[in-house]
Amino acid sequence: MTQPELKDISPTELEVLKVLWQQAPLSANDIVEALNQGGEWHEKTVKTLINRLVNKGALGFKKDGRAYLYFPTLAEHSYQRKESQSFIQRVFGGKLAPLVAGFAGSNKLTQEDVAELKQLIDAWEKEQKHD
Amino acid sequence: MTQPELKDISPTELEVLKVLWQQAPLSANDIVEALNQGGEWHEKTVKTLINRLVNKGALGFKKDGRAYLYFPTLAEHSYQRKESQSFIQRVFGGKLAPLVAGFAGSNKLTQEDVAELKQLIDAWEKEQKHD
DNA sequence: CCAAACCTATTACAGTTGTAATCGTTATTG
DNA sequence: CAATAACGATTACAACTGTAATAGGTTTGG
Repeated sequence: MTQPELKDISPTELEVLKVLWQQAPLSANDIVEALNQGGEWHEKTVKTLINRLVNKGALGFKKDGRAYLYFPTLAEHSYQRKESQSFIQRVFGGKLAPLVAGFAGSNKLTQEDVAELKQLIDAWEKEQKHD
Repeated sequence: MTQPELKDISPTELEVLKVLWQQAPLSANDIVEALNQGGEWHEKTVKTLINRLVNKGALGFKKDGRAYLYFPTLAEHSYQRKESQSFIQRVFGGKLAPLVAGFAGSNKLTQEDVAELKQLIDAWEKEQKHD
């Protein structure tokens, strides 16, 4: 039995989700405020996005008096995994390495990135061995 | 002076571009045919996509009698670089490693991927040294 | 208690996208 | 030559997006 098959989340909707992935549950106003540390978003716009996310099943809420407290229905990691896979599929025909190569080639790889990658590879190789 | 600032390319439009990245220039019919090795696309639909890509500036064409021969105006690598960067920015706040970690964690990393990653890292480190 | 403030829900509206059909023009075929 | 087929261009149309404004109901400040 698979999940209710969440509809696609648009880029602006994602910004709302990101806020709630950092902290939840939050009221609509909390979300508006969080988003307004930085780029400006009109309050009405944010509320529309919240509403759409609820309709798409990406947010749930509990009543708190007259207002609602919203929370995500999916974990950030799940979202990231699914999006990564579909992105890599769409743009790179499913191959991961060319993406990393692109970063390397355009000087977007930092020392830190490389260190982390090495660590991931080590972990992966260890995993393979004792499996 | 930056480029004419190409509009966004939709997922279905991308399928058309991919065909032309493999071989160009091609007639509309060649493209239709290429796309119909596999998933089915209605001829009219494909022609619409081609037209939109031309309007977006992502395709150019030369006349060949009554028909046109189309070709991409941007290289696949450029497209991939730009999309990767915006994807990683949007979904991972700009950090590459977590994407790779996600692949590793969900058993999507193949032996081959890892071999390629190691090679990329080696190359990167060599590059750093003699710079 | 009544008006003002505040919630969420509903409505708006143009641009994009997926998916085609139709139009106008040129080429082709009988 | 006349009917038809084949092209690209234009038009269609609903769903999704970005960006809000309005409506309807409740709370609260005076």
